[in-house]
Amino acid sequence: MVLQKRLDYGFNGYQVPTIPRATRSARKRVPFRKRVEGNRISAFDLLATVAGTLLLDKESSPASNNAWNAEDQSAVEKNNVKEERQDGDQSLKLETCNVSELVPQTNDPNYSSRESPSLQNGTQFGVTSAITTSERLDYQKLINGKIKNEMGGLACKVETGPFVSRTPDDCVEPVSENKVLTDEELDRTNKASSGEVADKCPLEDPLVLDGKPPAVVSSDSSIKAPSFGEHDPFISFPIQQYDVNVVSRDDDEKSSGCTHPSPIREPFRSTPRIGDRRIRKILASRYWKVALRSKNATYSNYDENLKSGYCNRSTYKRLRSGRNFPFKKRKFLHYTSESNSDGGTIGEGISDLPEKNINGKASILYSKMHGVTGEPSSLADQRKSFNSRDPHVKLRIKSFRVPELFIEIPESATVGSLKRTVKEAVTAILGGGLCVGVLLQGKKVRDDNKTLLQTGISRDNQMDSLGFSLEPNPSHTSPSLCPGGSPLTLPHDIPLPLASLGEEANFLSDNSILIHEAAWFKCMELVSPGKLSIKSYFGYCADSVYDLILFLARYPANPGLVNQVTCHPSTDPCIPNACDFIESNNDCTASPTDMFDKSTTESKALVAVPAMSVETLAAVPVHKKSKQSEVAQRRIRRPFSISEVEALVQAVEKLGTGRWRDVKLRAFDNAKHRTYVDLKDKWKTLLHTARISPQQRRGEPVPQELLDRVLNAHTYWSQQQAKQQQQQLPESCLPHYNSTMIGSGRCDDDENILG
DNA sequence: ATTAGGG
DNA sequence: CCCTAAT
Repeated sequence: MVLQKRLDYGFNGYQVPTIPRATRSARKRVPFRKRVEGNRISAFDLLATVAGTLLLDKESSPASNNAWNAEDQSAVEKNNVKEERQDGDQSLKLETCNVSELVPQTNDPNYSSRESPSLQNGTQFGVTSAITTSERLDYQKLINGKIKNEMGGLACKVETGPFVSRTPDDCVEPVSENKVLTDEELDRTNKASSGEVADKCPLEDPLVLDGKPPAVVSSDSSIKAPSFGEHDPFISFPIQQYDVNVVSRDDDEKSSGCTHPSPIREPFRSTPRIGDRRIRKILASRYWKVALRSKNATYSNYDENLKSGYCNRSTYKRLRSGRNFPFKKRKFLHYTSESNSDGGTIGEGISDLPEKNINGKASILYSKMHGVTGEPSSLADQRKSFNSRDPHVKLRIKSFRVPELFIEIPESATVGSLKRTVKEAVTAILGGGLCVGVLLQGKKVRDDNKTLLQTGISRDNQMDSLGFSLEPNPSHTSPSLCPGGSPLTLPHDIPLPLASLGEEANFLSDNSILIHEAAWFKCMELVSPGKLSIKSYFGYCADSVYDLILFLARYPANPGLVNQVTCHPSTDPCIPNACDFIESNNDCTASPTDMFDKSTTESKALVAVPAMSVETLAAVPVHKKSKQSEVAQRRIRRPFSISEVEALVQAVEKLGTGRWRDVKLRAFDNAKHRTYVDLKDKWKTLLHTARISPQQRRGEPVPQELLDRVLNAHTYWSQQQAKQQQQQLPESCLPHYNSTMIGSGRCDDDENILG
């Protein structure tokens, strides 16, 4: 993974934290008991948890990936199951909206399970292929977002398949293909998939978790904020992404060549919860690793799965030809931003197009592009003969990813009004808020005046590297790296311009970059589109700008993401992690689940932390500390520099001890990460350091001169304090006690202190 | 929100 | 640097 923990603890025996922590100022000051009791953790902690997960994701070797992942996944699954059962909450959550639901028709009898030994054998079958066989009914229900248990059964079956298991014996027995699952069986399989079995069965297929959208949605507790529903007349629908995908249902992730995971498209997915999404992303890398093993990358996953499931190619071919596709030959011209899938199609003729999805709606945008000069070309013809060219470039783009939306609608609103609202929102975005970007070989084609021929889009060898993206209208959103969400179009072999990070992107002294937690939130898609006002930082940094970009690009939940990653080089070399806070200008309406304390609205993070997501994600880190996860994480350690000590000593000399707020304001007002508690603690430490012998001191040595001043200041102000108390309590204090205290001080240094 | 102090 | 209690 991209990010690395920057600093470790090791300070006075403090435990080395796996994740950093927000600064005190940004943390919610809630009574401890209340915090523990609440079924939530702070957004920072949640983020930290996720961050830790990602780190683990990186640090885990491929061989060991499955190990921890299986455990975590099992925990996650378990939580999911538990949540779904215990949670009768029917709150609404509209997280994903498939603008065009693309469903393959599989009427071909060849797709029966009987002829699908690979499925029964549990061979490398993803959800898609499984569905296209015997699970058609379930599939349909899945699409329609209906029945949870069936979903669970499906998901379970896929999960526990040998696809992720070396030996089928390790896993729970596959659910019979055509059998209607009973509740008991579902329960059993759910358990198996979630816990007992999962430990033995590494789950590699990220799609697995997608297999429970409808039920999950309805029972999604992420929206189940305390204030939600009964008290809050509004329901917020975070429509976070629109997986509007390109042609057919191939969930093909592999052929982009990118080694980084990306959001998986799920054509049949309805509305998974946030947590699932996150998990899916985590698992995406595994999925890829599997997928990348496929030899022939020109086929889609679907085909891959089919192929791998059959012993010989003839069988595969038969099945392939039997697919219920209206065209016989397909040349995949366009690859979506997310994947290589058959986004555009160069067919043999327009007659092939457009095809329709099962809803009977044209699911594609068919556009013809004309070459202006020279000889336009058609890929199909080009392959036949370079001499006779069709002057048209035929593209077929089935779907686009649409940026995040957020909708708020009264609880009393009708479904119809909800539909209209969503439609309006989508229409508004598609109407004016977006523009289309063209990517060729991962690079944006910015010159709109170039012809396709000039650009090379019409060339045969460029067809498979052409991509489109929906981008926010520049007038609405500041330029960002990955506006439309095109993670896979980022070529990992092409250096990306640093300008992608904007003017504020700077290196730290060690050539690393700090990632602001707001960006983390965005990256994780865990942030609710509310107002972010985060004044703290995380001590994670990317190894390089490129890594950072890649990382961010993989999570294009928010077009403005990159802009929220502001990195400031520390002005003090001793404070390598110093960075400013960033305030999001996200102006969306906050979700009811935004529950951070707004007494002070300024320095609080208003981030929704869905209870379900919290619980789910909390189980992700290595140590399954479902309970302990509520414990906040430590901040990153930031040793005081000499100059800071100097400033502290000077301020205390002037103001005295016990006025840490004033000290803060006077000397550390600009250091957002230094709270007055920190200063107080540092003074305490300094005092202790000054009193012990130099041999006992550790860390960066503090000049003796400063330590002397610390002692003197402490003595002086102790005397002052005593004097004041003596004055305020003239009779109650014993005279000899105060005189003793005064006598212990070196009053002759007082003038120096104050001077 | 601050301060003080133990951990 | 964390946590809590007391202001």
